[in-house]
This record gives sequence, structure tokens and C-alpha cells, in this order.
Amino acid sequence: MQGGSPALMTHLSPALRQTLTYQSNVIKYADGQLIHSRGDIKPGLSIIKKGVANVGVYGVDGTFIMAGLLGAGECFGEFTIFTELPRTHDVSANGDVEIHQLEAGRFTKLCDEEPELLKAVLKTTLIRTHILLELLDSMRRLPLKERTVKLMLSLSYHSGRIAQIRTRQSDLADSLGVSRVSLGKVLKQLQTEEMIILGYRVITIPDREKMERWLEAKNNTPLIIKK
Amino acid sequence: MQGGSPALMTHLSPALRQTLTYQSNVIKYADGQLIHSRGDIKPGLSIIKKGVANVGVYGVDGTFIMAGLLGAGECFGEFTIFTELPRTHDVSANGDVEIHQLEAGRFTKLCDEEPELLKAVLKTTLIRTHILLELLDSMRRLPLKERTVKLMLSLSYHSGRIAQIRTRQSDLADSLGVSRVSLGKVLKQLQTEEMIILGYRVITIPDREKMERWLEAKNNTPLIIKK
DNA sequence: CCCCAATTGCTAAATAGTTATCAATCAGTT
DNA sequence: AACTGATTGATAACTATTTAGCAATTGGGG
Repeated sequence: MQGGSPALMTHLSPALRQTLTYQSNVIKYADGQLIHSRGDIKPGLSIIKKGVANVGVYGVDGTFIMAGLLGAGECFGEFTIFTELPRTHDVSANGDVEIHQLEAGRFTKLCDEEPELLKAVLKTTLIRTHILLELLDSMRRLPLKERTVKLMLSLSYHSGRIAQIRTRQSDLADSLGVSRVSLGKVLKQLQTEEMIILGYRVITIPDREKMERWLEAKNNTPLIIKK
Repeated sequence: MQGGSPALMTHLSPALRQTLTYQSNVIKYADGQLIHSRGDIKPGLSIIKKGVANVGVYGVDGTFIMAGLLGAGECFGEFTIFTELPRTHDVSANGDVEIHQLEAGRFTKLCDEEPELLKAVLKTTLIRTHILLELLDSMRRLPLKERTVKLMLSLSYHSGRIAQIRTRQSDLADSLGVSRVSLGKVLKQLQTEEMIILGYRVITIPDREKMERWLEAKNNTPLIIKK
């Protein structure tokens, strides 16, 4: 689908990309390390240099609702800069991650000098909102099986053709808002239909495209998420 | 509400507000009239001058999933200008409505001249995304009763203290993603608890603040959850 | 002012999802 | 190679929700 990538960096000119990189501090995080917490108010923009970050919300009971993954070039924390809102999500490193961290003041200054930057941030935000709205809609319309497939596809976004999703089934279940038992049934079905292979803490999608086709056939709204 | 209003106009200087108003065409819509359809691609920004607009999605089967209401000063259609994405929602007039309609070209030109405008659009978008994320989260965590109250409160946002929600129960049910029967049970409960009064095509909230307090008490998830 | 289509209220049977278990499997550690 | 905590797989009883009716109520149009 047209519409563009939600990665900030892809909407910037090489020159501006370089300026941003230059003005930021690179911070490295090890697997599992927390990058930001829900509720934090310290403002700043983060752009992923290398690796993948988990985005989600930890419940008081320890459940983790995964909202998605961010890959290289994608940013987060924008709204801590432009609004006085606290962070909505916890972000943690999924494997080793490097982040360009930009201090709020420096970023707003850059925006004043380079309106192009402001436009790019706006564009990625709008694209994200769009994705979110479509997601919200499908959550209400689609049955669990379709929703599960949709979530797995979006989580495998950063993988290659043969995707591995490294997560516990219970986390997936929380993300979908269902119990582990219900998810288990759906996953077993999907396995017998040869769409996925279940492992210990890992789900393999042997053929993403096949899965996408299946979903599109069910869900006559075409997918927003595109590699 | 901390964090700011999602209305574009409140984030603009009086001067800029005037310029925007001046550069736009005012279009009037009668009750029920369609303003924009999901899937439309013709770009342009709309700002509500007077009245209230319905935002939602019509399903193929005629169901209408209401996503919310927009009041004076709020805008929509931003992303048709900055991305190539089609509209996600159908927007229709709820009572008589007047809209400032701004052609895409004119708006982008204005943005280039006045970066303040770009910032304001970004801010409202970010605030909306924030609201959306919190909504998505509560959809997964809260039981139907709480979700219903939340939706009704958000729909009555533009009413006074004694709010009237003019809608069919079946539309509400679709918006919540449940059947009319389930919603009916919840509504009956809420009525016996004297939080709402059910009528024909209308639900009255005699005391918004009481309802808000009830929701806050139930929803002890403060904005900031700690692990 | 009465009629009629739309909407609400209600019920029952069927389905989907949850909680609570417990056994089996896995991967990392000793 | 055996141990151990974490995770998956499976089952049963229970609860919530849906579907499919039909009756009662409503409000606008003729």
C-alpha cells in the first residue's frame, strides 16, 4: 500500500539526517534493558540507529501488552517534546540496540531552523495515527484468528521473509487481550494450517507472503503494514 | 484535561487564526449530511466553525462504528495533505454544521510561511495519538461496563453538564464492538444505578461529574503504572 | 390522530472465552 | 547428565457474549 513508511529518517534529506545524527548522543542498550518507561516526563527524541526496540505497556500484574516493534530509522518520544504529556509506553531493547538520543531543546532549535524536519515528524506521526486507527477498527471487527495473524505480521515486520517472532505465548495473548488458552487454540489451528511453526518462546512464520494473502482474503480491507 | 486540547484552533495565535479563517471557504452542512467519506483521496483541511461532526466508519453491512465527535475549533483531514493516505473515516454533520474548508495547496503554502501553524498541527496530532493509545489500552483492559461509560463520556464531551447522547443503542454497540444485547444489559444496569436515563434514540447523563468519578474509582489504573 | 417502520426490551439456545489445574517439554545451570 | 524454573499443551467447569427470535414502545408522516 502506498502512504509511506512510519520511519522518520526515510522522510529526511541526507544532509538533515547527518545533522540530526551529529547533534545527538549515541546510547547503547543491551538485550532487555529498559530505554524509557511509561509515565516518564523528561522530554527528548530517540531515533533507533541499530537494532530493534520493544514497545508496550507493563500492567501492574506483570503482564506485558506489546504494542509493536521499532526498527532502524524509527523514532519515539516526539510527543514529550511538543506536548506536556507523559510517555504512554515502556520501551526496551530487543537484542542489542543503539539509539540516537536528542535533547529536547536542541531538537526544537533544529526544527526552527529546518522546517523540513518539522514536516517529517508530522508525516511520520500522521502515518502512525493512520495505522493505529486501522488497527483499532480491525480489533473491533475481526475475529481472534485474524487479529492474531495481523499482530504476528506486524511483529514480524522487521524480519526477513522467514520470520521468527521471539516472544512468549502469554505475552502475545496479553497483547491481544485474550487468555493464553484461547490464543493457544488459535495458534494450534494456524499450525495445522501450516501458517506458523510453534517453538519454545518462538513462533516461526515460514512464509510471510502466504500469511499476508490469507489475511487479505479474510479481511477484504487490504493490509496497511507493508515491508 | 492536562496535556492540552486536541482542537487545532486553540494552539494558534489570534492573528494566524484569522488568516486561516480568511483563506478558507465556509461550507454549510445540514443534519446528517456527509462531509467526507472513508477512502476519499482529495486532500484538504477542514476546521469546524460551528456545530458538531460525527466521525466513524460505516461497515459494509450498514453498521456505523462511531469513533468520536468533533466540535468547534477541531480539524480533520490533515493527513490527506501530508501523506498520500486515504481518509480513514466518514465524517457527517450532527445537527447543522459549518466548516472552514482549506484547499491543500493553500494550506501547505501557509505552513511554509508560518512554521507556527505546522507546530500547531503537529501538536494536535500528537495529542490525538496519545488519546488514541490510551483508548486502545483501555479497550483491552477494562470490562464492558467501564468501556461503555468511557465511550459515553467521550461522546458527551461537547455537551453541557446534563448531557444528551443522541444515538441508537445499536450504533453504540457497534462502536464498542459488542452486540446490542450485551450493551442493553449494561445500559440497564447503569440506569438502575442512576447514572443514565434511557430514551428512544437518546441517552441522558444527568450528572457527568458523578459518572466521571465513578469511572475514575473503577479505573484505578492511574496514568502512570509502575512495574 | 392513527399507522407504520424503526428502535428498544427481553428471552433462550448456542458459542466463544475464562479460570483453574496439572502434566509434559524446554533450555540453561550445576 | 541431572536438576530446575519457565513455558507450553491440554482439559473441565464456569461465565460472558452472540445469534435469532418476538413483543412492546416510540415518534414522525400521512
